[in-house]
Amino acid sequence: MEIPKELRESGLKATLPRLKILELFQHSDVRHLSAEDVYRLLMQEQIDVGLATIYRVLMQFAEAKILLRCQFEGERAVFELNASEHHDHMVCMDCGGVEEFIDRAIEERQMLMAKQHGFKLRDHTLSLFGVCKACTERKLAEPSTQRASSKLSKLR
Amino acid sequence: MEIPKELRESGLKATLPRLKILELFQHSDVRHLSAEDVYRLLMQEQIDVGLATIYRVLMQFAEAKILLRCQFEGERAVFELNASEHHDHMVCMDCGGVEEFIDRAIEERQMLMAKQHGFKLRDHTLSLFGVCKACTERKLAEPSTQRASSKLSKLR
DNA sequence: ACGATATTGAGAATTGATTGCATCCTTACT
DNA sequence: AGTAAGGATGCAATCAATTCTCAATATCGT
Repeated sequence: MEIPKELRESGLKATLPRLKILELFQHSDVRHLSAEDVYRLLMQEQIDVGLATIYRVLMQFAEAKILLRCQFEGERAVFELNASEHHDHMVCMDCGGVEEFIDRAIEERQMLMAKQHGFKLRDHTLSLFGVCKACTERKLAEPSTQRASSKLSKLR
Repeated sequence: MEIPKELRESGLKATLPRLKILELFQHSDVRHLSAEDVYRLLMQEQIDVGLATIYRVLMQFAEAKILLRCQFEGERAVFELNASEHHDHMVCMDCGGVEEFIDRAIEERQMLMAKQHGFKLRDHTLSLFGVCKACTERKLAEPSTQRASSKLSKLR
């Protein structure tokens, strides 16, 4: 059996929880998953992993740069595979979905701003909040339908 | 006695906790305060307000747009007076200090990005993480001094 | 000043996340 | 393959931040 290079390279032992969680992120069609999401999805596959282990593995994966942790305002933390290059997020306040985007111009302006303030930039997060295309269209079709998936709609 | 227009306009009754909390944000030299910060500061003034009340008032003020709530990654929520115009934040991973900045170019690119994705933009947050000028200079003077004020340094 | 209604305080409960510990498993080494 | 050593897991306990419950209290329009 092959040990995934992500685990080998980070010195983490190839245990069932780690293999399955990695697999989940690599094959799930939803890129952004919370610890609870992972727990639920593994349960559905009859893979019985404790929630504490999931939190531990997610943290280890984040430290090993296998995953990225992102936390949108008051929401619970979600993780995403660190495969693609850096990007920012658009979070739908209706369905909770997350889209990714990148804009060189914004990245450059950020560096300029930091420089102007004598601030040593190490990292940044940019999140746009609003309503995604799909939800806008859905609302036009059937008004008064609310997903109410998150705290976001209350806060903003 | 005058009732502050912020309270009158939002239909909130002028109670002692609300008056004192509003006053605190208007006069404190630190713009960004967490619920605990507010609690501690009021205690120092011998104003005995329950923590639960503080959380409630902060939430009401945020809903009334008197305050803005911001939460940087895994950190606790902080609030700031909604007096000045929109701005983004630079958060020091060393001392935990928060600076504000604004860049029209970034704002415009965000709107463009949203438009390109068919995303109805309602709000956004941009946070730069790094080391502020003061901390950089302090470190040069006396190396190996760490503030370790926040989870930020561990996460990033 | 009065009463309807909103607000408070204290503590309990919730939520998301972390930790301690006994047991189990992976891996390096024979 | 067998085995020892240290890492990893599961469970329950814990933690921190926030929210809720409810009886007591305060505010404001009349």
